Amino acid sequence: MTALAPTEISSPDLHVALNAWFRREARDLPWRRAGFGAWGILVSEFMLQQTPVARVIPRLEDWLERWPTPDALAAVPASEAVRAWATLGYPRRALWLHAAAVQISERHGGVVPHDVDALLELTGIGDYTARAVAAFAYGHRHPVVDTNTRRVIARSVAGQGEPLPPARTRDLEAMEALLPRAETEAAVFNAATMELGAVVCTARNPHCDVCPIRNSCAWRAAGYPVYDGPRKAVQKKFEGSDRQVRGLIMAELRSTHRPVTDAEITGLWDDAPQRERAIAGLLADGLAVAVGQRRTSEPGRTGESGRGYVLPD
DNA sequence: AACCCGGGGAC
DNA sequence: GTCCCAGGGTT
Repeated sequence: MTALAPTEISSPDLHVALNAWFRREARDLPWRRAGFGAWGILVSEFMLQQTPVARVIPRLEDWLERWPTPDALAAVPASEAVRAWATLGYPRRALWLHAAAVQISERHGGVVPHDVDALLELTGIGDYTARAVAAFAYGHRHPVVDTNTRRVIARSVAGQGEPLPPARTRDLEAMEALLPRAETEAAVFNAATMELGAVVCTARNPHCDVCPIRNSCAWRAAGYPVYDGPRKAVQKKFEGSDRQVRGLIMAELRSTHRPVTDAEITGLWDDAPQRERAIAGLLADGLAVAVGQRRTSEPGRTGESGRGYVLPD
């Protein structure tokens, strides 16, 4: 056997300083409380996919009070999940979380799986969320890589101001190389790296003066070189976008239990082709269901309360 | 790999 | 106005 694994050569005990800092200064977030539970952590991870912590916390607490277990959520229609999701954004996540609850209820006896592969089988759970649940809910040793992790590694290890575009295998291997052996320390290190990226090693205006690992930071050692790699595409403007139209229609669907009519949707947005794209997209995603249509008349629904669109059952 | 998908807040 | 946010699914 070789005397030293590459990880021990390239990054001597980054986790020691980072974990000590985390244990001392980590934010007191709901999902970090002792005994929060795997279901709560899974729900938090769904909500945290592209929605900031501060906006998630109140929705999460309401959600878990109402549906304290996967079985509880699985027992209600998806429409209730979509309403409770409110304006967290990307409402497909509410649909996927509901679907995951049904799958957990049916396939796993109502217990959130421990296994990364089993977690990956659940709707709406990808590489990040599967490992986050396995590590944070069950303490298993897996590399957990989110946008913060990638930025912290890019700077502290690679010496670059920003990470390259996400690349699953490379990113997981980079984190694996830094991960301490012991399960508990590994789970803390995953959380600590994310925490550092969230509060110190931020995308804009990082607080390097208070960074717990600045003495071993490759970016600092290199003199904080400006990033010169490929730039992220400029994101499309939200104002006037198809996404805004979808959002307006979803808000209308959430606001009532009766079908939203075409006339009402027309009143939400002037551009007809955009309205039609939005409706078609919502139908394709399963976020809206057409009811009372003449051609596809369902005996149970036709004539019930008019034509239009409702949230899915 | 590129694109789509909300909404809000910091700068 | 621009950028960012504990990403994932589809093509």
